[in-house]
Amino acid sequence: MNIGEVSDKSGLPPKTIRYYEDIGLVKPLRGPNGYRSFRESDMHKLAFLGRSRALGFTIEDCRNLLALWDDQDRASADVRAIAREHLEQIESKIADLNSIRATLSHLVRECAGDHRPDCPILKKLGNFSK
Amino acid sequence: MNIGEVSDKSGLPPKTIRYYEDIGLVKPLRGPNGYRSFRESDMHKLAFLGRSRALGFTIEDCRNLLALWDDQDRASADVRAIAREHLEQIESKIADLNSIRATLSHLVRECAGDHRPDCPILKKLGNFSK
DNA sequence: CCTTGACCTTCCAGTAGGTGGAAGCCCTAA
DNA sequence: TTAGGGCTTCCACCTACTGGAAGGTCAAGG
Repeated sequence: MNIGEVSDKSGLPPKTIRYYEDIGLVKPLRGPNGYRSFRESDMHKLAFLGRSRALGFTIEDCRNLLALWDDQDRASADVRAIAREHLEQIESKIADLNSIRATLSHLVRECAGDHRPDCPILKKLGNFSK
Repeated sequence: MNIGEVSDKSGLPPKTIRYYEDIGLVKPLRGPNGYRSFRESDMHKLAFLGRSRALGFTIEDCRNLLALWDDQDRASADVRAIAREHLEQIESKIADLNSIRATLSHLVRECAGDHRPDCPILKKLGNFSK
């Protein structure tokens, strides 16, 4: 399989696939013309990477998950540890964003949003009237 | 005021303050020794930037907000437009993260997390059993 | 007067995870 | 044979900083 076909099937842009090869996540073969030649197993890895990245795992997490995926003797606890850690980070980020959203939506509601210069948003950001 | 004092008062690291000067957000004076010399107004700008960044506004948003802040004839509608756009992005990000969190917490609950290799998390990421 | 240490300066490089574009092969079909 | 599309590599750029090296400056203590 050439990179275009793999891109279509995996949903990853060719640039991203080349990048993943650069950083050692996949190791496709090469044809006599220098073209990358992807096996089924490469495809599966790339699809795995696409799904892991879509769940927000970092590249390093993906690398570890992929290694565990390849390891028939892995302990599921190792996988779960990575996922749980990630889940905690997601939850903490959601909390941060919720707090920002509360502040911001309050400010947007307060602001008249008309032609006049008086603006509670700027007041809040400047922390004194101006 | 030297950069250290401004850093203490604004809560921004010196590196960040220098960076903000590099990209033209603040323009402190210079003393005869080459040291940056910050006025009160620079301090206020930096504090403004700190709060805006803490609310997740991009640097470009901050630049625009700062310009509006400086403009006595601004229309509050312009400020609100920026804030509202940002709020929408925050909300969309929260929605994404909530969906990820749901998937992830489901998978973590499903996974036994013991010494055995069988793992629903990897199954899901690989999208076929292995 | 000299040293020490804290502070300041600039400049270069690196972070995450790609993306855009240029220059140049390769392959197929008309 | 020529046109097009796909493939290759390489280099630069993105956000918003951060780390570190090499070196100038300043105030205090001996």
